Amino acid sequence: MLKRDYLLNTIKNIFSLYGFNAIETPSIENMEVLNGKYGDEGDKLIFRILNSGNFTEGIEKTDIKTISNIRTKISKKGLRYDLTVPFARFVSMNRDKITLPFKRYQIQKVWRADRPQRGRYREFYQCDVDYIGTKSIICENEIINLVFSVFNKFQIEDSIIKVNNRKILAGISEVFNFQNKFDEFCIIIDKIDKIGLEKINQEFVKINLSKDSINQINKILLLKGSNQEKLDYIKKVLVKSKIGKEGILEIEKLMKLTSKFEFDLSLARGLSYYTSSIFEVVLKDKNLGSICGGGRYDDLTEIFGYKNISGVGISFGIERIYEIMEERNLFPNNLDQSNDVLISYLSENYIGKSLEIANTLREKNIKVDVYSENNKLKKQLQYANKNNIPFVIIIGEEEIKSKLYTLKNMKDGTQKNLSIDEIISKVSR
RNA sequence: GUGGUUGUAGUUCAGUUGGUUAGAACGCCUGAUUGUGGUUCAGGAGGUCGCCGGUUCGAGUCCGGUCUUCCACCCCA
Repeated sequence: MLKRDYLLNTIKNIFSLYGFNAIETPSIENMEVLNGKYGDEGDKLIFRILNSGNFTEGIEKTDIKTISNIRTKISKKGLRYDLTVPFARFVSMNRDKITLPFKRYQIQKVWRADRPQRGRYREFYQCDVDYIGTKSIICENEIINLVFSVFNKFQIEDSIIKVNNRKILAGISEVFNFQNKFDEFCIIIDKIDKIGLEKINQEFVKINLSKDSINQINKILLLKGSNQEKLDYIKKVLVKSKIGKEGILEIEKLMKLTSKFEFDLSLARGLSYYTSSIFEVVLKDKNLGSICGGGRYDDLTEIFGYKNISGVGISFGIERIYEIMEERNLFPNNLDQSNDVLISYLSENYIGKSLEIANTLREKNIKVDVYSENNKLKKQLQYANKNNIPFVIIIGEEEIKSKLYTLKNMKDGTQKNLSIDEIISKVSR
């Protein structure tokens, strides 16, 4: 929890340095908000909530044959699958109160009905930052800088920000004439790092790409060299594609603003709502999948009746970042939250005095724990020991009489009788 | 959704071809020390062997079902 808080606080801090404020949306959304936004596979992974009351009401005999019919009748609500879609809904519904362009960050849990495994959970946090209501490429630039700031702060130095543009990919599908298979194409090339070129080509064959197209696409996917060199190459390929040229123009603009990213033509992303820039952050030689992903979506609010609103954002996978930090020992070691001092007392008669001293110390900004039960001193010291509390103040008969309280140093075992003021100066850090 | 895997004390795990009273380590409790922890020593408590059913004279052990854990695939953060 300490480490998670450190992670979240650091990220929040950087988000606000970039001018984002927090919002939250409910965990539960109506199914029509969630359905159809994440592709066919995504729809299956949405957790559905059974209707309250008599959920069998309205089911016809004919429905029983098809699961999807029953499903939609007995479950009208579900747990959110990501933060972007609920955000789009939020913006559409509150358009009268929101001034565009609007930016926000959102750190909340999302749920996926998947089998959990390493680096992958049914319930996990996402940290999203999004701009909405602006087409400016400055947003992409800011997001790249922000990502850079975050990973710099965490000292994850081998992180790479990969950038591509869906319009370029759309251009490719236009030039090689398979626009109708565009979504499948994205999912396939997204896997190149994982399963390799040969298997990818087998999948291309399955969606009926010609050998010639596959060869040419291979050349594109395998392009090496600088961002500029890749751009020059793809420019030639896409001369006849209007949408392709748009994508190229956007990347060009971005390259003028920053060089902190790697232009990667094999980056595609699975989610179907991205329409333009797409980002992903990966580690150089780590097969944990991406630790950050995002992109620009032009039509997401349109489904909720709010047209011509373009948004762009990125999401940090903090569970995965957590694992990497843990593995590499990158968490600061001064995170421990132990209290500065424990006040222990030898009889119930001294509880009043203990609480009085506790308050005095707290006013001096000292973290004080007062032992909550009238146990043996032995117990109280054990408690201090197990909770890593460095000092214990012992209050007994002698201490009350002399107004000099026993301060025991738990590290070296020494103890002295001191006045409250002396204790304060000893214990403050 | 597909294939595999796991489940025994608070925790991590042993447990032989099915055979008496299911063990260890750590943790917990008590005492040695009635005002002194962390170290040491002596003692103690703690288990419906995931759940349901079956085979057997007898099941932690074998069989079926179910739930759970973890892993791979699909997909994804």
